[in-house]
Amino acid sequence: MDRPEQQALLVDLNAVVLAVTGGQPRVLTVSPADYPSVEQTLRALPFGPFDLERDRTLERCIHETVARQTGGKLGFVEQLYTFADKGRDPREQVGAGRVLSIAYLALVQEALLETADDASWEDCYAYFPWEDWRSGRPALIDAIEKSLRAWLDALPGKERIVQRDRVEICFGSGNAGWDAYRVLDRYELLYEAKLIAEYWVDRDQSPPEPLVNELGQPMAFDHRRILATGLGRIRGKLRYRPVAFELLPDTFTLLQLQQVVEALSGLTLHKQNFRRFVERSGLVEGTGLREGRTGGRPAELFRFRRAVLRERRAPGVASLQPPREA
Amino acid sequence: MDRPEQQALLVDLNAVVLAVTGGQPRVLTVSPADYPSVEQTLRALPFGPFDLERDRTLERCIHETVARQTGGKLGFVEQLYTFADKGRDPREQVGAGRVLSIAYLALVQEALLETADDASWEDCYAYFPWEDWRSGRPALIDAIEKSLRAWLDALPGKERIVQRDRVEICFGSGNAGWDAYRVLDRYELLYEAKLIAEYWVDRDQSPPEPLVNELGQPMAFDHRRILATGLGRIRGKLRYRPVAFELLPDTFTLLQLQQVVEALSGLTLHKQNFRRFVERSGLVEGTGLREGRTGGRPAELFRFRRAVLRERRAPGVASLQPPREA
DNA sequence: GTCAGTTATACTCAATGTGAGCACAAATCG
DNA sequence: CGATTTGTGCTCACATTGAGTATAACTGAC
Repeated sequence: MDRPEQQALLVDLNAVVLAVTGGQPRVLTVSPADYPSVEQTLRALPFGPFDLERDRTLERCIHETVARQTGGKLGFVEQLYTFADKGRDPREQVGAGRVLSIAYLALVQEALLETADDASWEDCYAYFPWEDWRSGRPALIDAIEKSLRAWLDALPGKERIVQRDRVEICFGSGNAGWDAYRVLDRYELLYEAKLIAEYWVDRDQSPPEPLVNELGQPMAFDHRRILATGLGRIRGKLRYRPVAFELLPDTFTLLQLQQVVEALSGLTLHKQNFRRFVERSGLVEGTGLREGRTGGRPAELFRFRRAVLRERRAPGVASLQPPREA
Repeated sequence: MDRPEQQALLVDLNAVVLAVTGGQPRVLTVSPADYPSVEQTLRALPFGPFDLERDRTLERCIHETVARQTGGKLGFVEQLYTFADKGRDPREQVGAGRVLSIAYLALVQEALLETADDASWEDCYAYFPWEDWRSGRPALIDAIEKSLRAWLDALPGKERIVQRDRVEICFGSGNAGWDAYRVLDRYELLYEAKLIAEYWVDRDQSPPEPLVNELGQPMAFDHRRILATGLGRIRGKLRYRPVAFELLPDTFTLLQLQQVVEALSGLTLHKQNFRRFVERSGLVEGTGLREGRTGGRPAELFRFRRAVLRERRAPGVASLQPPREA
């Protein structure tokens, strides 16, 4: 039971707080003010220390951390991942020792969270423009694939085979097509292929390729990686758990529900089939009330049907297909 | 950027190492030797300190930790969950401060791991007898449901409604039936209902209900909870990732593959349909070779088809149905 | 008030996937 | 040899899904 001397170790919590407003997926960000060697124009995810005195549990801590920065209450909360790689936090370089961050995912209705001065809601896809396929395959993907091919060609033979498979799986150039769920895989691939701005920031260099500047807004620290983890998780969860309802008010139209799913998954869905699925699955029940301001025929207001949890094994939007080629 | 004084904090890694042999799911365990106030007959999951000097990454650490206890190499490895609740580790009571554990899941072919003196492979279902439905609905479930009903009846009205739903969802008494994936939900429910031995150990009491002794072997610390997390994760993963192959040798018969899936999921599958699915999905390819010692007609040997990763979005055993009532 | 525009909702059809079972094939064991 | 065991091919009914057509119910312009 010998244990090495504990060196300096900081434990932080990070929150990926997601909402959907105006059909757009948003993430709560703060300013990384006063942190060493961090570009002050960058945004960061809400974060704070895990306080051993105050926080009996991690969940408690994440609620407090977010509350301190927004004053609001979180709905759905779930642990995402723990990050501990050496060198992942610039504080390590100024002698703070090692920084370990435990990331959480939280879903809220944006309306319910007031934001403090330095907090703001940002469009998720500003950080991952290649992840938004709602208007068809983003043109950006062509440039990415071209650049990845160049990267592959420069690799030694054996490695090239492995990485080519990876590229095909991540970007769906094979028959499998686009898998919305693989957000993190794609981010990490692009990072390794030196196409992500943070790759160059981490090395105190400036990117040689102009494409890097097109591949989304960078974030402070490794927070873009954490956000990618969160977005991937919610996309996966959508398939088998009724998480979309966490982002909606009590009653909503089927179009609103569909738009939440589309915003998160980055895909467009066939409207009639979505409706058929969601009604037959028992996920919702009509209220009889109608929503006026739709611009056309008024839509019925629905509410989430809790009983579905007892009736279906994996209640979610099982099949998330990418849109057909236009 | 003020940060409270860091109190004593230990960071451990835990490994849930799973294998399947003889159609049984096994978990690698060690003896929790020399730990304070831990019954020495109990088994624990392999664990060790996260060493800030030695371990640049958590993955590195988990490989080293397991290697130290077995000498073998891990195949598939994935982070599970980070546990940090106050009071979860008895070392806290002897002044060690707070213990934070990062748990990993690893899959291996049992043959590939030699075990050291105090390590051993145990049957997973020895810890969760209610999770094994391969011979139909375990009779134990009746006793569990009876006991849970008694627990529900003792709850105050409002709470009772909430918990009754939870019981129904966990144990499939509603229409949804049994969801193999909810291993952790069930463990936590049973714990809260005071039916898990660890509940009483944690409180230095002895269980009033004899049923507690039927509900599986207890483990040291909160390791049974961690194992439940791991088993749930692998059951979920089975549906959309080809993880079963991590537990098999390079070539295998379809029956072996089916038995791995059955062992992990705790369900029995229709043989012909399983075969149809697995062949048509492109998950495997025949080798032309035959396996002799089957006891009947020799079976063809198959191998995993890597190309499936490029061809299918979520290659796994999508539909895991519980067996029909016999 | 009519008509174009817009959104909601109902229904059809073909293709595919899934649960369940029957039947036959190819080995082993006495 | 026949009984037993395991593997493999096939069928059938049924549910689910992708895609499209058609109709309903509102708004605002004129």
